[in-house]
Amino acid sequence: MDEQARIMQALGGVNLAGHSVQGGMTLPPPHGHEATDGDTRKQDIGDILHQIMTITDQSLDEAQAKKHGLNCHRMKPALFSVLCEIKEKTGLSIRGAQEEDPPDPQLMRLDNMLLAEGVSGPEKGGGSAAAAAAAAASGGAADNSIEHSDYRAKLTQIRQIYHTELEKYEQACNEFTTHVMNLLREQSRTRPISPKEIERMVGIIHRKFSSIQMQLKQSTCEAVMILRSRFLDARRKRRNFSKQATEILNEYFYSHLSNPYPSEEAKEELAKKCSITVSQVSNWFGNKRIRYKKNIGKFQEEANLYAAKTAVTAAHAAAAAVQNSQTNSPTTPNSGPSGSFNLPNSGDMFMSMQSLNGDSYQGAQVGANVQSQVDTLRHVISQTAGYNDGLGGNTLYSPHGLNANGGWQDATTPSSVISPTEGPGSVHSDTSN
DNA sequence: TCGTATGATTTTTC
DNA sequence: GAAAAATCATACGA
Repeated sequence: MDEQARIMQALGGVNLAGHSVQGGMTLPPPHGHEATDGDTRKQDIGDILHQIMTITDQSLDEAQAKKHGLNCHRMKPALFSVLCEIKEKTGLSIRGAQEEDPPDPQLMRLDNMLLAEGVSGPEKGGGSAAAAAAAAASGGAADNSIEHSDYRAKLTQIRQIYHTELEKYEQACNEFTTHVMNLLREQSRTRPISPKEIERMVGIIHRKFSSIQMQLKQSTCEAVMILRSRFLDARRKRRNFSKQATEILNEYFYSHLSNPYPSEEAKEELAKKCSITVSQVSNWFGNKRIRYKKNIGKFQEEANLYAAKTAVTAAHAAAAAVQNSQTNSPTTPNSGPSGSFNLPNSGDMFMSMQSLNGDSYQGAQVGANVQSQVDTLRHVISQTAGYNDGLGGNTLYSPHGLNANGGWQDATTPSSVISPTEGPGSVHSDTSN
């Protein structure tokens, strides 16, 4: 017996011996002859299986004829269901090993990133969150609004492209799946196809498409990264601080020239006032100290200017304080809440002026300091007049804050540059150095 | 276009 | 770890 016969025997438990196979196209014997029903059925199955196994050896015409014969065979539905069952069982065993693979960590990373960047997920918020990060990183508020809107616009563009492509892929995936399912359904009329097999096929298609989707996500992530690096790389997109911010910082620097090391709280306060970050404040002071030290002469004019400004403000405040002390109780007049940092050029700021270090301008000090402030003012005004007349070389300021080694020390600071909030001997809380 | 100013980063120092 | 010093990269004005 040949291999085919043995297989058929094994499958159907049918002994084909003695059964005639005529010309490759053997129609089943007429029903209900001398053999019992069971025997006939066995023979039928054997016939069908034999035909199936030999169908590939025949020509197309022969095969077509055989196929027709098989389709018309009365045992076909029964055999069909058996084959379906066999397929299902083998399919299940194959699938058991393949399915339920854990989610791809790379895909998860990409998904998380796209969500964080505001590309996937809800339309609102994501992009603005990233833009806010950009704002903080590049340090400007209003100054960078153009860049941020640009950033947002580009991010929106990326988002749109991503979603369009994603939609296309999904559509293609669905179309292809439908097509394959239709094909399989079509084929299921001629060959046994179980629903699970269709399901498996759909799974394969989806996996293929999700790998394409992953590529799309990867490309999108790359695009977002490039965009971010372009917009957030502060070095590339360096923006000068606003004039007001620079003034505030300079004001503090020159009024604390004896020790220009703002405390953390002071930095925070300055950062808030200047609409920049604390680290930007630190950078600014670091740069300022080093550049000032390197070229004191160059900064002298600037120092004078700020000293004059400070003194004028101080005088205003002092005058107001005097008036206040006369009209009010002798206790601390108008001592504002601790920690507030008033702009030196903001009107009557001195009424509640405090140093950024938290040294509040106590009412008790007012009387003692008023005269010196007024003197300072007189001095500054006279000096500034000379400066304004273009008579350079005035010695309103000299760099007493630096020691012989080039380091900052609590040296006696010229009256013109002493912070109005403190006397010459005052001690800062930010004497970190 | 070029020199200077300036904010940020990196390296060194303490 | 913070500040100093060096350096980079960009903005800006003449």
